Amino acid sequence: MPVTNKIDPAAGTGHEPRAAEKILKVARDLFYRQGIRAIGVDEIVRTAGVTKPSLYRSFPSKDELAASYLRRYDGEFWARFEESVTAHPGDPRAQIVAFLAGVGKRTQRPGYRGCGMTNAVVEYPERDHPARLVSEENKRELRRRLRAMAKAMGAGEPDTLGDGLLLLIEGAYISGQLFGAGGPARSVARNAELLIDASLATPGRA
Amino acid sequence: MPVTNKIDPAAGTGHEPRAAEKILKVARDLFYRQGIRAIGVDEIVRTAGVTKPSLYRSFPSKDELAASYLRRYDGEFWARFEESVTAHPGDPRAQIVAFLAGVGKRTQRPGYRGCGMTNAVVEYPERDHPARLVSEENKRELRRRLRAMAKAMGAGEPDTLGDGLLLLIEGAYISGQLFGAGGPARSVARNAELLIDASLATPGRA
DNA sequence: TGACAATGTTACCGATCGGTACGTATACGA
DNA sequence: TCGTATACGTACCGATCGGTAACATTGTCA
Repeated sequence: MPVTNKIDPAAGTGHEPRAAEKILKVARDLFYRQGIRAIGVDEIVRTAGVTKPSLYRSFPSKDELAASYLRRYDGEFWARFEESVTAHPGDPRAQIVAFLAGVGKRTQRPGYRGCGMTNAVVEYPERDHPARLVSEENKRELRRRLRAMAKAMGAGEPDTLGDGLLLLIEGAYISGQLFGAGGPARSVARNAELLIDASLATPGRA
Repeated sequence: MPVTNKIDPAAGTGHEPRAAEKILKVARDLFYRQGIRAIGVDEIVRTAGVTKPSLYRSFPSKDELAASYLRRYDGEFWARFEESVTAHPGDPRAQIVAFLAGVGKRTQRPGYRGCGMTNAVVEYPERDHPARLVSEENKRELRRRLRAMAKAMGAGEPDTLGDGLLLLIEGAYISGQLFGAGGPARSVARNAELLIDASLATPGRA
């Protein structure tokens, strides 16, 4: 059996190498808080208490390490999303509002740094960058789901509403790290409510 | 041929250096398209056809050059904003919708890279970074104006509406560079309309 | 013509960047 | 007990990072 999975260190063998996991954990922390470009591999290995060759045995490059960090981030994102969905079965409006309430709350926490995947897109405009690919896939799927939920709500223009909700979400990510507590992101759920109700009262157009 | 187009650099000296203007122009282009951290000073001076000492005679550091780039960006931003405002005197709703229509249109252009100031905030989370200070000031002022316009419209919750519009705007900046043409940013003006109308029909709360 | 300011030229700095060649320690099965 | 595979460390690579010293050249105006 192939002993080392270079991308996902936790896959395959029963006991995963300890170094890779430590590296990924530290990378997640530093990349998210300070940005991917701002953090060098030296700082990662130093903080993780490992050495550079250990990093490059588990990850083919810094870019791929960043992509691995974002894959983990993506998993955590969908876990939070599903939590709001399952909390309100059959009620897409409540599902979205619940999710947005959580987003709004997190944006008010000190040191909030937005969405790691959104930030990665800003940091890496190159279309084919590994980190960007992970982020784009996440956003495409989120857009798809929001539009589907808007349709299930019976919105007059479901695609418009779904996209509007996505705009509010992305706006909250950015405003949260820009303004800190007391910023516009605080009212993201309330604005979503207003937008949803307006869309439900509006007949189809276009 | 005395080029007296003085915006920012070397404001004291009466005589306008040509190198500084070339550098600032190139920096604007490269910083915006590829990100500030992604561009080195060597690439800037090479593209501008000047030398590194020329850069450091006009700008004390790369960080300050980035701040100068953003100050120019800030000026262009408010020029566009005022254009929408003066096009619809006394009609804040039309002013905002016009501005948002312009934003939505620009986000659909190929190679769109969002708002330079928003991107700088993502690239530099440090609270006291020169580039971030310029961006934060711009966003604070934008928030203030949007809230004032929401109040002038007679919204039930003017602060909520103003903040909601800011969320839509920031979301459009990000989605524009994330999805490209056909992305959610296309419908930013339409969603703003829906949100505004919903807010005008909603009495005060809180 | 002379003076001065702006720019260019060349060469350099220490630090850090992402990445690697190669030797060593340790655990395990035969 | 030995061989082997695996995980880790030491030391190093060339390139690039932001930034500077010292000096030559140019254009402008008095």
